[in-house]
Amino acid sequence: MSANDKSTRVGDAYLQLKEEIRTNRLPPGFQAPEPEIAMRLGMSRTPVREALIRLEAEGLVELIPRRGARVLPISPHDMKEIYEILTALEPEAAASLAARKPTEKELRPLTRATDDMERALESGNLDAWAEADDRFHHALLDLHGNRRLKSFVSSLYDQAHRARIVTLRLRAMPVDSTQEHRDILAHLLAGDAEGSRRVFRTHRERAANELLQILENYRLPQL
Amino acid sequence: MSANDKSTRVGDAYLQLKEEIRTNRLPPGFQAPEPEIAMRLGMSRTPVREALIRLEAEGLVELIPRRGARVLPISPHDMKEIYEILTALEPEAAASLAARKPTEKELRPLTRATDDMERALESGNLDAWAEADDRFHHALLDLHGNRRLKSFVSSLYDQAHRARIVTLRLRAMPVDSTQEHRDILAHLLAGDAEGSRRVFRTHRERAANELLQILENYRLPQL
DNA sequence: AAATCAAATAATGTATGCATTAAAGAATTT
DNA sequence: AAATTCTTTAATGCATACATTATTTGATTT
Repeated sequence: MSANDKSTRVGDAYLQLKEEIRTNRLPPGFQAPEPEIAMRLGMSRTPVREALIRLEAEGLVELIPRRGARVLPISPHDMKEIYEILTALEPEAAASLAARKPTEKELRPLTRATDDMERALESGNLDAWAEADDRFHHALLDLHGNRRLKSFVSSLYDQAHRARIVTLRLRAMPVDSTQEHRDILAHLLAGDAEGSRRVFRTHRERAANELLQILENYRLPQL
Repeated sequence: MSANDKSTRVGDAYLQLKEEIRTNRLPPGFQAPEPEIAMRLGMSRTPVREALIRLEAEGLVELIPRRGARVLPISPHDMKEIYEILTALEPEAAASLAARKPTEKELRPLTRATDDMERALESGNLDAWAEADDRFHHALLDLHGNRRLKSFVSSLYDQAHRARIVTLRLRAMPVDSTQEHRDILAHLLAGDAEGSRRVFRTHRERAANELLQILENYRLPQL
Protein backbone atom coordinates (compact mmCIF):
# COMPACT_ATOMS: atom_id res chain seq x y z
CA MET A 1 0.00 0.00 0.00
CA SER A 2 1.93 2.99 1.19
CA ALA A 3 3.46 2.45 4.58
CA ASN A 4 7.04 1.22 4.52
CA ASP A 5 8.36 2.31 1.15
CA LYS A 6 11.29 4.24 2.54
CA SER A 7 14.14 2.41 0.93
CA THR A 8 13.51 -1.25 0.92
CA ARG A 9 13.73 -3.41 -2.15
CA VAL A 10 10.10 -4.42 -1.84
CA GLY A 11 9.13 -0.78 -1.79
CA ASP A 12 11.31 0.02 -4.77
CA ALA A 13 9.99 -2.91 -6.76
CA TYR A 14 6.45 -1.94 -5.88
CA LEU A 15 6.83 1.69 -6.88
CA GLN A 16 8.78 0.98 -9.99
CA LEU A 17 6.47 -1.72 -11.28
CA LYS A 18 3.45 0.38 -10.52
CA GLU A 19 4.90 3.31 -12.40
CA GLU A 20 5.84 1.18 -15.37
CA ILE A 21 2.32 -0.18 -15.49
CA ARG A 22 0.75 3.25 -15.22
CA THR A 23 2.85 4.58 -18.04
CA ASN A 24 2.34 1.56 -20.26
CA ARG A 25 6.01 0.68 -20.31
CA LEU A 26 4.68 -2.58 -19.01
CA PRO A 27 1.67 -2.72 -21.29
CA PRO A 28 -1.63 -4.40 -20.46
CA GLY A 29 -1.36 -8.11 -21.03
CA PHE A 30 2.38 -8.11 -20.49
CA GLN A 31 3.41 -11.26 -18.77
CA ALA A 32 6.65 -12.43 -17.26
CA PRO A 33 7.85 -15.00 -14.78
CA GLU A 34 9.17 -13.84 -11.45
CA PRO A 35 12.82 -14.57 -12.16
CA GLU A 36 12.72 -12.37 -15.22
CA ILE A 37 11.15 -9.46 -13.37
CA ALA A 38 13.62 -9.93 -10.54
CA MET A 39 16.49 -9.81 -12.99
CA ARG A 40 15.18 -6.66 -14.63
CA LEU A 41 14.91 -4.97 -11.28
CA GLY A 42 18.29 -6.23 -10.18
CA MET A 43 17.16 -8.07 -7.10
CA SER A 44 16.18 -11.54 -6.00
CA ARG A 45 12.74 -13.04 -6.38
CA THR A 46 11.72 -12.53 -2.78
CA PRO A 47 11.10 -8.78 -2.73
CA VAL A 48 9.65 -8.89 -6.23
CA ARG A 49 7.20 -11.50 -5.13
CA GLU A 50 6.06 -9.43 -2.19
CA ALA A 51 5.64 -6.37 -4.36
CA LEU A 52 3.61 -8.37 -6.85
CA ILE A 53 1.31 -9.58 -4.11
CA ARG A 54 0.57 -5.99 -3.22
CA LEU A 55 0.00 -5.03 -6.82
CA GLU A 56 -2.34 -7.95 -7.16
CA ALA A 57 -4.30 -6.79 -4.13
CA GLU A 58 -4.65 -3.44 -5.83
CA GLY A 59 -6.02 -4.98 -8.98
CA LEU A 60 -3.16 -4.00 -11.28
CA VAL A 61 -1.63 -7.40 -11.73
CA GLU A 62 -2.66 -11.01 -11.80
CA LEU A 63 -0.45 -13.78 -10.49
CA ILE A 64 -0.90 -16.89 -12.59
CA PRO A 65 0.60 -19.98 -10.97
CA ARG A 66 3.05 -21.29 -13.54
CA ARG A 67 3.14 -18.43 -15.97
CA GLY A 68 4.22 -15.50 -13.95
CA ALA A 69 2.74 -12.09 -13.36
CA ARG A 70 0.41 -10.54 -15.89
CA VAL A 71 -0.44 -6.87 -16.18
CA LEU A 72 -4.22 -6.77 -16.14
CA PRO A 73 -5.82 -5.17 -19.17
CA ILE A 74 -8.73 -2.82 -18.69
CA SER A 75 -11.86 -3.53 -20.69
CA PRO A 76 -14.90 -1.34 -21.19
CA HIS A 77 -16.62 -3.55 -18.69
CA ASP A 78 -13.93 -2.79 -16.15
CA MET A 79 -14.35 0.89 -16.80
CA LYS A 80 -18.06 0.56 -16.22
CA GLU A 81 -17.43 -1.07 -12.89
CA ILE A 82 -14.96 1.58 -11.89
CA TYR A 83 -17.07 4.53 -12.93
CA GLU A 84 -20.14 3.09 -11.33
CA ILE A 85 -18.35 3.08 -8.01
CA LEU A 86 -16.84 6.50 -8.48
CA THR A 87 -20.25 7.85 -9.36
CA ALA A 88 -21.57 6.60 -6.06
CA LEU A 89 -18.67 7.67 -3.90
CA GLU A 90 -17.30 10.96 -5.11
CA PRO A 91 -20.52 12.98 -5.24
CA GLU A 92 -21.27 11.77 -1.74
CA ALA A 93 -17.85 12.83 -0.56
CA ALA A 94 -18.29 16.22 -2.18
CA ALA A 95 -21.66 16.65 -0.51
CA SER A 96 -20.40 15.85 2.93
CA LEU A 97 -17.44 18.11 2.44
CA ALA A 98 -19.70 20.96 1.36
CA ALA A 99 -21.95 20.30 4.32
CA ARG A 100 -19.22 21.17 6.72
CA LYS A 101 -18.68 24.53 5.06
CA PRO A 102 -15.04 24.42 4.13
CA THR A 103 -13.18 27.70 4.12
CA GLU A 104 -11.76 29.26 1.01
CA LYS A 105 -8.32 28.54 2.34
CA GLU A 106 -9.04 24.88 2.84
CA LEU A 107 -10.28 24.66 -0.70
CA ARG A 108 -7.22 26.37 -2.05
CA PRO A 109 -5.74 23.17 -3.51
CA LEU A 110 -8.93 22.59 -5.44
CA THR A 111 -8.93 26.15 -6.69
CA ARG A 112 -5.36 25.83 -7.81
CA ALA A 113 -6.08 22.56 -9.55
CA THR A 114 -9.02 24.08 -11.37
CA ASP A 115 -7.00 27.10 -12.39
CA ASP A 116 -4.32 24.82 -13.69
CA MET A 117 -6.84 22.84 -15.68
CA GLU A 118 -8.05 25.98 -17.35
CA ARG A 119 -4.57 27.16 -18.08
CA ALA A 120 -3.59 23.78 -19.48
CA LEU A 121 -6.68 23.79 -21.62
CA GLU A 122 -5.82 27.17 -23.10
CA SER A 123 -2.30 26.15 -23.89
CA GLY A 124 -3.49 22.79 -25.16
CA ASN A 125 -1.28 20.86 -22.79
CA LEU A 126 -3.20 17.65 -22.29
CA ASP A 127 -0.72 16.05 -19.94
CA ALA A 128 -0.77 19.04 -17.67
CA TRP A 129 -4.54 18.99 -17.83
CA ALA A 130 -4.73 15.35 -16.81
CA GLU A 131 -2.31 15.94 -14.00
CA ALA A 132 -4.36 18.84 -12.64
CA ASP A 133 -7.54 16.84 -13.00
CA ASP A 134 -6.03 14.04 -10.96
CA ARG A 135 -4.84 16.53 -8.42
CA PHE A 136 -8.32 17.97 -8.05
CA HIS A 137 -9.84 14.61 -7.28
CA HIS A 138 -7.12 13.61 -4.89
CA ALA A 139 -7.31 16.92 -3.07
CA LEU A 140 -11.02 16.48 -2.62
CA LEU A 141 -10.47 13.08 -1.05
CA ASP A 142 -7.80 14.50 1.22
CA LEU A 143 -10.11 17.22 2.43
CA HIS A 144 -12.89 14.78 2.98
CA GLY A 145 -10.64 12.84 5.30
CA ASN A 146 -11.98 9.31 5.06
CA ARG A 147 -8.79 7.29 4.76
CA ARG A 148 -10.41 4.12 3.53
CA LEU A 149 -12.37 6.02 0.94
CA LYS A 150 -9.27 7.77 -0.29
CA SER A 151 -7.23 4.64 -0.54
CA PHE A 152 -9.91 2.72 -2.38
CA VAL A 153 -10.81 5.49 -4.79
CA SER A 154 -7.13 6.06 -5.46
CA SER A 155 -6.70 2.46 -6.42
CA LEU A 156 -9.61 2.82 -8.82
CA TYR A 157 -7.95 5.86 -10.35
CA ASP A 158 -4.80 3.86 -10.77
CA GLN A 159 -6.65 1.09 -12.51
CA ALA A 160 -8.42 3.49 -14.85
CA HIS A 161 -5.40 5.66 -15.49
CA ARG A 162 -4.14 3.89 -18.60
CA ALA A 163 -7.52 4.01 -20.29
CA ARG A 164 -7.82 7.68 -19.49
CA ILE A 165 -4.51 8.69 -20.98
CA VAL A 166 -5.32 6.83 -24.17
CA THR A 167 -8.76 8.30 -24.60
CA LEU A 168 -7.54 11.76 -23.68
CA ARG A 169 -6.00 12.00 -27.13
CA LEU A 170 -8.93 10.57 -28.98
CA ARG A 171 -11.42 13.22 -28.17
CA ALA A 172 -12.06 16.92 -28.26
CA MET A 173 -10.53 19.21 -25.68
CA PRO A 174 -12.05 18.54 -22.26
CA VAL A 175 -13.79 21.87 -22.03
CA ASP A 176 -16.93 20.57 -20.37
CA SER A 177 -15.03 18.60 -17.83
CA THR A 178 -13.02 21.64 -16.84
CA GLN A 179 -16.13 23.75 -16.51
CA GLU A 180 -17.71 21.08 -14.35
CA HIS A 181 -14.78 21.20 -11.97
CA ARG A 182 -15.25 24.94 -11.72
CA ASP A 183 -18.92 24.35 -10.90
CA ILE A 184 -18.18 21.75 -8.28
CA LEU A 185 -15.72 24.09 -6.68
CA ALA A 186 -18.27 26.89 -6.62
CA HIS A 187 -20.82 24.69 -4.89
CA LEU A 188 -18.23 23.56 -2.37
CA LEU A 189 -17.29 27.16 -1.65
CA ALA A 190 -20.94 27.97 -1.19
CA GLY A 191 -21.29 25.09 1.25
CA ASP A 192 -24.07 23.69 -0.89
CA ALA A 193 -24.15 19.96 -0.22
CA GLU A 194 -26.97 19.00 -2.54
CA GLY A 195 -25.62 21.12 -5.33
CA SER A 196 -22.16 19.65 -4.97
CA ARG A 197 -23.51 16.16 -5.08
CA ARG A 198 -25.66 16.81 -8.12
CA VAL A 199 -22.99 18.55 -10.16
CA PHE A 200 -20.35 16.01 -9.30
CA ARG A 201 -22.66 13.20 -10.18
CA THR A 202 -23.40 14.73 -13.54
CA HIS A 203 -19.71 15.20 -14.06
CA ARG A 204 -18.97 11.54 -13.43
CA GLU A 205 -21.86 10.28 -15.49
CA ARG A 206 -20.96 12.43 -18.45
CA ALA A 207 -17.30 11.49 -18.22
CA ALA A 208 -18.14 7.81 -18.01
CA ASN A 209 -20.41 7.95 -21.04
CA GLU A 210 -17.90 9.89 -23.03
CA LEU A 211 -15.12 7.50 -22.20
CA LEU A 212 -17.13 4.40 -22.95
CA GLN A 213 -18.31 5.94 -26.18
CA ILE A 214 -14.74 6.46 -27.28
CA LEU A 215 -13.71 2.95 -26.35
CA GLU A 216 -16.58 1.70 -28.44
CA ASN A 217 -16.05 3.97 -31.43
CA TYR A 218 -12.41 3.16 -31.64
CA ARG A 219 -13.00 -0.50 -30.95
CA LEU A 220 -10.71 -0.62 -27.96
CA PRO A 221 -11.88 -3.71 -26.12
CA GLN A 222 -8.67 -3.95 -24.19
CA LEU A 223 -6.31 -1.40 -22.80
CA MET B 1 -7.50 -11.87 -2.09
CA SER B 2 -9.31 -14.99 -3.17
CA ALA B 3 -7.71 -16.56 -6.22
CA ASN B 4 -5.24 -19.31 -5.44
CA ASP B 5 -6.24 -20.54 -2.03
CA LYS B 6 -6.68 -24.12 -3.07
CA SER B 7 -4.19 -25.78 -0.79
CA THR B 8 -1.10 -23.74 -0.54
CA ARG B 9 0.47 -22.75 2.72
CA VAL B 10 0.05 -19.08 1.93
CA GLY B 11 -3.63 -19.67 1.36
CA ASP B 12 -3.98 -21.65 4.55
CA ALA B 13 -2.14 -19.06 6.59
CA TYR B 14 -4.26 -16.33 5.06
CA LEU B 15 -7.56 -18.04 5.73
CA GLN B 16 -6.64 -19.20 9.18
CA LEU B 17 -5.29 -15.85 10.35
CA LYS B 18 -8.26 -14.05 8.89
CA GLU B 19 -10.65 -16.36 10.68
CA GLU B 20 -8.82 -16.03 13.97
CA ILE B 21 -8.97 -12.28 13.65
CA ARG B 22 -12.66 -12.27 12.78
CA THR B 23 -13.49 -14.41 15.77
CA ASN B 24 -11.30 -12.49 18.17
CA ARG B 25 -9.09 -15.45 18.89
CA LEU B 26 -6.42 -13.08 17.74
CA PRO B 27 -7.82 -10.05 19.52
CA PRO B 28 -7.44 -6.45 18.36
CA GLY B 29 -4.07 -5.14 19.33
CA PHE B 30 -2.54 -8.59 19.41
CA GLN B 31 1.00 -8.44 18.20
CA ALA B 32 3.54 -11.09 17.37
CA PRO B 33 6.74 -11.39 15.38
CA GLU B 34 6.70 -13.40 12.20
CA PRO B 35 8.69 -16.34 13.54
CA GLU B 36 6.15 -16.84 16.30
CA ILE B 37 3.20 -16.78 13.95
CA ALA B 38 5.00 -19.11 11.61
CA MET B 39 5.64 -21.52 14.44
CA ARG B 40 2.01 -21.41 15.55
CA LEU B 41 0.90 -22.21 12.04
CA GLY B 42 3.52 -24.88 11.63
CA MET B 43 5.25 -23.45 8.60
CA SER B 44 8.19 -21.26 7.70
CA ARG B 45 8.16 -17.50 7.70
CA THR B 46 7.91 -17.17 3.94
CA PRO B 47 4.28 -18.11 3.42
CA VAL B 48 3.25 -16.38 6.63
CA ARG B 49 4.85 -13.21 5.43
CA GLU B 50 3.00 -13.33 2.15
CA ALA B 51 -0.29 -13.96 3.90
CA LEU B 52 0.36 -11.04 6.23
CA ILE B 53 0.99 -8.74 3.30
CA ARG B 54 -2.41 -9.62 1.94
CA LEU B 55 -4.08 -9.12 5.30
CA GLU B 56 -2.39 -5.77 5.56
CA ALA B 57 -3.72 -4.78 2.15
CA GLU B 58 -7.18 -5.65 3.42
CA GLY B 59 -6.80 -3.45 6.45
CA LEU B 60 -6.94 -6.19 9.06
CA VAL B 61 -3.33 -6.17 10.10
CA GLU B 62 -0.48 -3.76 10.38
CA LEU B 63 3.11 -4.77 9.75
CA ILE B 64 5.42 -2.90 12.07
CA PRO B 65 9.08 -3.17 11.07
CA ARG B 66 10.79 -4.65 14.07
CA ARG B 67 7.83 -5.63 16.18
CA GLY B 68 5.92 -8.00 14.01
CA ALA B 69 2.34 -8.07 12.88
CA ARG B 70 -0.38 -6.32 14.82
CA VAL B 71 -4.08 -6.99 14.59
CA LEU B 72 -5.63 -3.61 13.94
CA PRO B 73 -8.19 -2.48 16.48
CA ILE B 74 -11.39 -0.87 15.30
CA SER B 75 -12.28 2.48 16.82
CA PRO B 76 -15.55 4.40 16.61
CA HIS B 77 -13.80 6.61 14.10
CA ASP B 78 -13.04 3.59 11.97
CA MET B 79 -16.64 2.53 12.16
CA LYS B 80 -17.70 5.97 11.02
CA GLU B 81 -15.44 5.71 8.02
CA ILE B 82 -16.71 2.29 7.16
CA TYR B 83 -20.39 3.10 7.54
CA GLU B 84 -20.02 6.30 5.62
CA ILE B 85 -18.77 4.34 2.65
CA LEU B 86 -21.35 1.61 2.99
CA THR B 87 -24.06 4.25 3.16
CA ALA B 88 -22.92 5.61 -0.15
CA LEU B 89 -22.41 2.31 -1.92
CA GLU B 90 -25.05 -0.14 -0.86
CA PRO B 91 -28.15 1.97 -1.46
CA GLU B 92 -26.79 2.77 -4.87
CA ALA B 93 -26.22 -0.89 -5.59
CA ALA B 94 -29.73 -1.70 -4.44
CA ALA B 95 -31.15 1.00 -6.66
CA SER B 96 -29.38 -0.17 -9.76
CA LEU B 97 -30.35 -3.74 -9.03
CA ALA B 98 -33.99 -2.74 -8.64
CA ALA B 99 -33.80 -0.74 -11.83
CA ARG B 100 -33.14 -3.80 -13.84
CA LYS B 101 -36.25 -5.50 -12.49
CA PRO B 102 -34.86 -8.66 -10.99
CA THR B 103 -37.12 -11.69 -11.02
CA GLU B 104 -38.46 -13.28 -7.90
CA LYS B 105 -36.26 -16.25 -8.59
CA GLU B 106 -33.13 -14.15 -8.80
CA LEU B 107 -33.99 -12.56 -5.51
CA ARG B 108 -34.58 -15.91 -3.87
CA PRO B 109 -31.31 -15.78 -1.86
CA LEU B 110 -32.37 -12.44 -0.43
CA THR B 111 -35.78 -13.77 0.43
CA ARG B 112 -34.28 -16.75 2.13
CA ALA B 113 -31.87 -14.60 4.09
CA THR B 114 -34.70 -12.36 5.22
CA ASP B 115 -36.82 -15.32 6.23
CA ASP B 116 -33.90 -16.68 8.19
CA MET B 117 -33.41 -13.37 9.94
CA GLU B 118 -37.01 -13.39 11.05
CA ARG B 119 -36.83 -16.94 12.21
CA ALA B 120 -33.60 -16.30 14.08
CA LEU B 121 -35.17 -13.27 15.69
CA GLU B 122 -38.14 -15.29 16.94
CA SER B 123 -35.96 -17.97 18.38
CA GLY B 124 -33.60 -15.39 19.79
CA ASN B 125 -30.60 -16.86 18.02
CA LEU B 126 -28.38 -13.85 17.55
CA ASP B 127 -25.57 -15.68 15.82
CA ALA B 128 -27.93 -17.11 13.27
CA TRP B 129 -29.39 -13.66 12.82
CA ALA B 130 -26.00 -12.10 12.19
CA GLU B 131 -25.13 -14.83 9.74
CA ALA B 132 -28.35 -14.31 7.78
CA ASP B 133 -27.83 -10.56 7.83
CA ASP B 134 -24.38 -11.01 6.38
CA ARG B 135 -25.76 -13.37 3.82
CA PHE B 136 -28.36 -10.84 2.72
CA HIS B 137 -25.80 -8.17 2.09
CA HIS B 138 -23.43 -10.48 0.28
CA ALA B 139 -26.20 -11.85 -1.88
CA LEU B 140 -27.19 -8.35 -2.88
CA LEU B 141 -23.65 -7.63 -3.97
CA ASP B 142 -23.52 -10.87 -5.92
CA LEU B 143 -26.68 -10.01 -7.76
CA HIS B 144 -25.47 -6.56 -8.48
CA GLY B 145 -22.46 -8.05 -10.19
CA ASN B 146 -19.82 -5.36 -9.81
CA ARG B 147 -16.78 -7.40 -8.79
CA ARG B 148 -14.77 -4.51 -7.50
CA LEU B 149 -17.66 -3.24 -5.49
CA LYS B 150 -18.24 -6.63 -3.96
CA SER B 151 -14.64 -7.18 -3.05
CA PHE B 152 -14.25 -3.76 -1.47
CA VAL B 153 -17.50 -3.83 0.45
CA SER B 154 -16.68 -7.33 1.64
CA SER B 155 -13.40 -6.14 3.03
CA LEU B 156 -15.25 -3.40 4.88
CA TYR B 157 -17.63 -5.98 6.34
CA ASP B 158 -14.63 -7.97 7.46
CA GLN B 159 -13.13 -4.98 9.17
CA ALA B 160 -16.36 -4.12 10.92
CA HIS B 161 -17.27 -7.66 11.81
CA ARG B 162 -15.68 -7.75 15.25
CA ALA B 163 -17.39 -4.56 16.35
CA ARG B 164 -20.69 -5.87 15.13
CA ILE B 165 -20.55 -9.13 17.02
CA VAL B 166 -19.69 -7.31 20.21
CA THR B 167 -22.45 -4.75 19.93
CA LEU B 168 -24.95 -7.37 18.85
CA ARG B 169 -25.14 -8.49 22.45
CA LEU B 170 -25.28 -5.06 23.94
CA ARG B 171 -28.54 -3.98 22.48
CA ALA B 172 -32.14 -4.88 22.06
CA MET B 173 -33.18 -7.48 19.52
CA PRO B 174 -32.62 -6.20 16.00
CA VAL B 175 -36.30 -6.01 15.16
CA ASP B 176 -36.08 -2.80 13.18
CA SER B 177 -33.14 -3.99 11.18
CA THR B 178 -34.96 -7.16 10.21
CA GLN B 179 -38.02 -5.24 9.17
CA GLU B 180 -35.87 -2.94 7.07
CA HIS B 181 -34.46 -5.88 5.20
CA ARG B 182 -37.99 -7.01 4.48
CA ASP B 183 -38.75 -3.55 3.16
CA ILE B 184 -35.69 -3.42 0.98
CA LEU B 185 -36.58 -6.78 -0.45
CA ALA B 186 -40.12 -5.61 -1.21
CA HIS B 187 -38.82 -2.59 -3.09
CA LEU B 188 -36.38 -4.74 -5.02
CA LEU B 189 -39.17 -7.16 -5.97
CA ALA B 190 -41.26 -4.21 -7.07
CA GLY B 191 -38.38 -2.98 -9.23
CA ASP B 192 -38.53 0.34 -7.42
CA ALA B 193 -35.08 1.86 -7.70
CA GLU B 194 -35.68 5.06 -5.78
CA GLY B 195 -37.53 3.25 -3.03
CA SER B 196 -34.78 0.69 -2.68
CA ARG B 197 -32.18 3.36 -2.42
CA ARG B 198 -34.10 5.35 0.13
CA VAL B 199 -34.94 2.44 2.38
CA PHE B 200 -31.48 0.99 2.23
CA ARG B 201 -29.97 4.32 3.04
CA THR B 202 -32.20 4.73 6.03
CA HIS B 203 -31.25 1.24 7.09
CA ARG B 204 -27.56 2.00 6.98
CA GLU B 205 -27.88 5.34 8.65
CA ARG B 206 -29.95 3.97 11.48
CA ALA B 207 -27.64 1.01 11.94
CA ALA B 208 -24.58 3.26 11.99
CA ASN B 209 -26.08 5.57 14.58
CA GLU B 210 -27.19 2.71 16.75
CA LEU B 211 -23.81 1.08 16.64
CA LEU B 212 -21.90 4.26 17.37
CA GLN B 213 -24.28 5.03 20.18
CA ILE B 214 -23.53 1.71 21.78
CA LEU B 215 -19.80 2.11 21.41
CA GLU B 216 -20.11 5.44 23.12
CA ASN B 217 -22.45 4.35 25.90
CA TYR B 218 -20.33 1.40 26.79
CA ARG B 219 -17.13 3.36 26.38
CA LEU B 220 -15.64 1.02 23.84
CA PRO B 221 -13.00 3.13 22.17
CA GLN B 222 -11.21 0.13 20.84
CA LEU B 223 -12.39 -3.19 19.52
C1' DA C 1 19.77 3.88 42.66
C1' DA C 2 20.06 6.33 38.35
C1' DA C 3 22.32 6.99 34.24
C1' DT C 4 25.44 5.62 30.57
C1' DC C 5 27.39 2.62 27.62
C1' DA C 6 28.58 -1.96 25.78
C1' DA C 7 27.34 -6.68 24.61
C1' DA C 8 23.86 -9.95 23.47
C1' DT C 9 19.59 -11.05 21.41
C1' DA C 10 16.38 -11.33 18.01
C1' DA C 11 13.49 -9.66 14.05
C1' DT C 12 13.48 -8.21 9.61
C1' DG C 13 14.74 -7.91 4.68
C1' DT C 14 16.66 -10.40 1.29
C1' DA C 15 19.17 -14.11 -1.11
C1' DT C 16 19.54 -18.76 -2.12
C1' DG C 17 18.54 -23.64 -2.39
C1' DC C 18 15.53 -27.27 -3.54
C1' DA C 19 11.56 -30.41 -4.32
C1' DT C 20 7.56 -30.49 -6.97
C1' DT C 21 5.16 -30.22 -11.02
C1' DA C 22 3.31 -27.77 -15.11
C1' DA C 23 4.59 -26.75 -19.74
C1' DA C 24 7.37 -27.34 -23.71
C1' DG C 25 9.85 -30.18 -26.67
C1' DA C 26 11.47 -34.57 -28.52
C1' DA C 27 10.75 -39.08 -29.74
C1' DT C 28 7.90 -42.73 -30.96
C1' DT C 29 3.88 -44.97 -32.67
C1' DT C 30 -0.11 -45.14 -35.52
C1' DA D 1 1.19 -36.12 -40.66
C1' DA D 2 -1.32 -36.68 -36.48
C1' DA D 3 -1.51 -38.45 -32.13
C1' DT D 4 0.64 -40.22 -28.12
C1' DT D 5 4.01 -40.82 -24.79
C1' DC D 6 8.38 -39.77 -22.79
C1' DT D 7 12.10 -36.21 -21.55
C1' DT D 8 13.63 -32.10 -20.53
C1' DT D 9 13.12 -27.56 -18.91
C1' DA D 10 11.91 -24.17 -15.87
C1' DA D 11 8.64 -21.66 -12.60
C1' DT D 12 6.66 -21.82 -8.37
C1' DG D 13 6.06 -22.55 -3.35
C1' DC D 14 8.44 -22.95 0.45
C1' DA D 15 12.40 -23.56 3.65
C1' DT D 16 16.57 -21.91 5.09
C1' DA D 17 20.65 -18.98 5.61
C1' DC D 18 22.54 -14.70 6.73
C1' DA D 19 23.75 -9.75 7.19
C1' DT D 20 21.93 -5.78 9.21
C1' DT D 21 20.10 -3.33 12.84
C1' DA D 22 16.61 -2.24 16.50
C1' DT D 23 15.79 -3.63 21.02
C1' DT D 24 16.87 -5.59 25.24
C1' DT D 25 20.04 -7.07 28.70
C1' DG D 26 23.83 -6.51 31.40
C1' DA D 27 27.85 -4.18 32.91
C1' DT D 28 29.97 -0.01 34.35
C1' DT D 29 30.10 4.45 36.00
C1' DT D 30 28.40 8.27 38.60
